[in-house]
Amino acid sequence: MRNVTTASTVADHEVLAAVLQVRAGSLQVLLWERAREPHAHRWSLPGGRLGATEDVETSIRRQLEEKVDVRQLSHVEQLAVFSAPDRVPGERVIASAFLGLVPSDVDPVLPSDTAWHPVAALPRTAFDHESIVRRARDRLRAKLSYTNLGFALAPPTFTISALRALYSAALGYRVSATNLQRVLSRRGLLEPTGDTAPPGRAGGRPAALFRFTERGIEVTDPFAVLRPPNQARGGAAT
Amino acid sequence: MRNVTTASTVADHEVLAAVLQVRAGSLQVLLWERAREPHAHRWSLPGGRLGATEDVETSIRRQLEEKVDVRQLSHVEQLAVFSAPDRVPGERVIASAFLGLVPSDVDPVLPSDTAWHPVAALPRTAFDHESIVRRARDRLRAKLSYTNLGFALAPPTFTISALRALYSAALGYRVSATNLQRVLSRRGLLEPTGDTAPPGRAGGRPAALFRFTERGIEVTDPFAVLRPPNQARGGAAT
DNA sequence: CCAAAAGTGTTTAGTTTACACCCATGC
DNA sequence: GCATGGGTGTAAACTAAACACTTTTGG
Repeated sequence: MRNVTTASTVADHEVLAAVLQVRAGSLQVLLWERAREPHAHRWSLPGGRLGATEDVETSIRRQLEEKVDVRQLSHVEQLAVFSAPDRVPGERVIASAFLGLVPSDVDPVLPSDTAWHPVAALPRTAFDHESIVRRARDRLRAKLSYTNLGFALAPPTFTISALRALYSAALGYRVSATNLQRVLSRRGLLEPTGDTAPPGRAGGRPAALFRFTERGIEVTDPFAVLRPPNQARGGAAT
Repeated sequence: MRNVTTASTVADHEVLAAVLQVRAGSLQVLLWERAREPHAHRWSLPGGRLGATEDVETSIRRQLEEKVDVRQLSHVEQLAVFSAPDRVPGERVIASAFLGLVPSDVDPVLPSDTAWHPVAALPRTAFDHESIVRRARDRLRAKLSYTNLGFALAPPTFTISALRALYSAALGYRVSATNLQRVLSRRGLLEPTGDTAPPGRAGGRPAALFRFTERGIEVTDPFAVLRPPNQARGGAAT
């Protein structure tokens, strides 16, 4: 049964990342412009060939070092494998696609061929990279709702209205600052630093500064329904 | 830091599936016993080498035909890439792992080296296959809560108490038939067939038969929180 | 008539949205 | 004082869990 009739495939494997950040009020993705064929002058996701001694996550982190300091990457996770035989011209290349997130307060120095582009208005992209970007955006939107992933978009400390702007940009619709604060506070994700931010020129009450209590991703709303009986909100049973 | 052998890695690529089914009241996974080294006599996930002309999903469906008739597979989805350089001995092999589901009413004819095993009491497994099974189980549990994925575990028609048993086995804790029916009905996932199932020897009211209204997976509870304003439960904005 | 199983009614609890209102600051 | 933005109080809507009770069958 191990006798696969099709010739055993030995394929190149690349890793690609859709690195997302909220910049200038919109969700943007890091792309580089291809200089050479195929797909010259189209925009492409950063990444490259998988090395012989590394797994895919190690590889994408290594390769992103050229673009974004690894310490600036607040979150990295696998999205999916893209494996259509003709997804790139020439020799077959299978891609492991990742979502990467960068907090809104960092502004990495970029190579000259690299730039941020709004996810809602992508330039002409190479290969299947546009669908990878959409997948990354959708994954981010979903996880903002049921995990603490907001920490990966936000600076170390922030006001609620700044956080509201980040969530609004990522989700694509207005989020109420009032309710955002309550939902995140109820779940124990936010804590006040005790400091306040000075008001703008127009005045206004100084905003309290907050931080996320956890720095790593956690599922905060595990069972919307069908949760185990007689428990407030337990994790999955063994 | 750039000393990684970036000699473009050409690696074998395999596809593996954790095929799950509720059998005899427990969630079970389809495994085959390895006859040869490495890891002889350990139990392994079905799958094999990716073919040259197919993508990973086509490949896993093709390879599962040997074990389970494809028409009996009610759902297939990607889990993740497993790519640790030493995950299998010898030449490097990268694996794309899948979750497969089989309705509880089918009982495929299996090769002699293949058998179902309870996910909660796995035999000694080969390579990293145990962690793939756990990933599959966790994915199923999560999606039972916020999608209509129950359709993939259930026969074409079923009683509520039979459905309750399926959900209980998959989730690992008691689910109330009353609330299960209400949750699924409210979401419009269930419809009565009009028929009833005869009661057992001990009597009792005959149970009404139901079916799922949709046969493909759909997200039914897209935003637990942070949903768009002024909408009952809209999908994500563009 | 009683036991058994299925299904419904209703209460209770919890969560989130919406919105009115109060607070603190600059000018 | 008043405009401006920040933050809280509170009501309303919605959802689901828990549980008592009714329905329908076999013996």
